[in-house]
Amino acid sequence: MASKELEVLEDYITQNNLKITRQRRAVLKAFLDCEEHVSAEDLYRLVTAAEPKVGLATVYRTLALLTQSGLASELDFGDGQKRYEHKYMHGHHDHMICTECGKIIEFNHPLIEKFQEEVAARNGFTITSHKLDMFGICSECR
Amino acid sequence: MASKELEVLEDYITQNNLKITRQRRAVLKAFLDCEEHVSAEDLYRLVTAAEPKVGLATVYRTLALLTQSGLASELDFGDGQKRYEHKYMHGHHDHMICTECGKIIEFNHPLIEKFQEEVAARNGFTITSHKLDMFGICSECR
DNA sequence: CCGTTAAATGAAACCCATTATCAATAGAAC
DNA sequence: GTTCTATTGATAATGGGTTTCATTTAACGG
Ligand SMILES: [Mn+2]
Ligand SMILES: [Mn+2]
Ligand SMILES: [Zn+2]
Ligand SMILES: [Zn+2]
Repeated sequence: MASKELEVLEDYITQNNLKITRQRRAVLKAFLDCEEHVSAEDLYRLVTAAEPKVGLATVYRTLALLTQSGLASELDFGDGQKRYEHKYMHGHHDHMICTECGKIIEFNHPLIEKFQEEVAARNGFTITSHKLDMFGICSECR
Repeated sequence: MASKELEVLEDYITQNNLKITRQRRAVLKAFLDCEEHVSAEDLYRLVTAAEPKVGLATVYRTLALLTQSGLASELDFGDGQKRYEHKYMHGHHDHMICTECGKIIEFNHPLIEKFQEEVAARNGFTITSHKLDMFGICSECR
């Protein structure tokens, strides 16, 4: 309940003359309770299970807020809807996506990261963000 | 005009009981003449400059055909529209995208590719495709 | 060359995730 | 409480992409 993440959101909110609301707390709670790569619609279902009157637009707006405040990162695996994952206290990682069952495996390969910087520098390019998505078949779907 | 690519398209078309049309030839020509990472709307403008009566839907349909026949690959840099590039006789590569001017730099780093396979194998994951996008600032926009 | 047949076309309607609008509601500060 | 504004939910709008459908046209045989 009184999570460190709620503090982060409250800080962001007060620093921007926004307001803490019942709905925003509900969306944050549902987001934090869910350890998956969740879509807005997914989260809408989770939120309305606890707070039936919350609107879908509010979920979208709160997800933007969570992203801006550094609590969530926005992901796009190219399937037509964005997904969100925890960002607070979570290091960078990339994703393997099983095209059979939808399972997502996270990984981080320091050398891949290093060589990315290397090839960028070689081209005079300054990286601000990157994403590496690998699609295929997971071990359970072979 | 009588390109190897036209042969590839004609082969695909005859093998699938489809038909070569004036519009398909026009879309293919515009696509081949353009060396950029082009959106459907971009290509529509290029095509209609030469063949004003071609419809946007036909451009979309022909792009699907080019993708299926191996002449084009579909790219998604997350900006809300798909882009297409030459695939025939073009090796795999990844992209750096300048968020300032839109410039796209292609690169291929064999070790990055190798470590991707490695980390996938370590997780029992079989890669069927992958994409690595690096966003940032190019040398001319620094 | 026709005639036949099925694929292709263009215009317009539709789809669907996401965003914008707006009148009503409710935090926050005094 | 009162006031001031941000927020909300319902709904409309947006925009890239796809589907529909009546009409056109490529392909094939005769
Ligand atoms: Mn993740
Ligand atoms: Mn490319
Ligand atoms: Zn799987
Ligand atoms: Zn640039």
